[in-house]
Amino acid sequence: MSGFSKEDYSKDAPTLGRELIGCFLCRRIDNETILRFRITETEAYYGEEDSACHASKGRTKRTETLYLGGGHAYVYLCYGMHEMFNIVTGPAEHPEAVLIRGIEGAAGPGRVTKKLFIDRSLNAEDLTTSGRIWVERGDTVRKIETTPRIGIAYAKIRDQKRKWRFVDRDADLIDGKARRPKGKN
DNA sequence: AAAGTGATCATG
DNA sequence: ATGATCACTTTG
Repeated sequence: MSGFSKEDYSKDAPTLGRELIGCFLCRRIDNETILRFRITETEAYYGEEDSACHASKGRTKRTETLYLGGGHAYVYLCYGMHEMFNIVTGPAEHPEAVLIRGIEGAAGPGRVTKKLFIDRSLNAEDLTTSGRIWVERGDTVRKIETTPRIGIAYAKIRDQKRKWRFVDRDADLIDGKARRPKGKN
């Protein structure tokens, strides 16, 4: 198997956000079932200096897992109903993470977790040793589009402008719907 | 366009 | 204790 190692996860979030496109997010449901989906969209959140990052206001009960170091899962509830799945990256004590926003067959971070049965019980899980959730390497050659991140109007303009969202341009159809309705490439 | 939903964090 | 805010999704 080609699971991601501690060393892989020690890279910074923007780097890993890009590398994770095309890799496989894997989830063991029970003894007979492993779900395995290609990652199509990610976003990077980088440290207390990034005003879009949850850790921008420092250590709190929620952001504690962001300080655990690369390779841990960071799962939290958004808008009272959507579980968000992130992969912590970088060295311990430096809070960075990559949000998984899309997998094949599910566009949107809330749909990703629903499809893979991910919830907060997986928060702080170690992806390098877990039998419940992990990442495997995928195809290397991919066209990757980079854009600003979504839903961070509260952040400083400087950080809103960072192109830390990564999208697999070959994954055009998600749930039968075109993701680029304007049709411009 | 706007509701729906509840944890979280800052304020008192 | 209270209130604002929110890495979203669905429905009209």
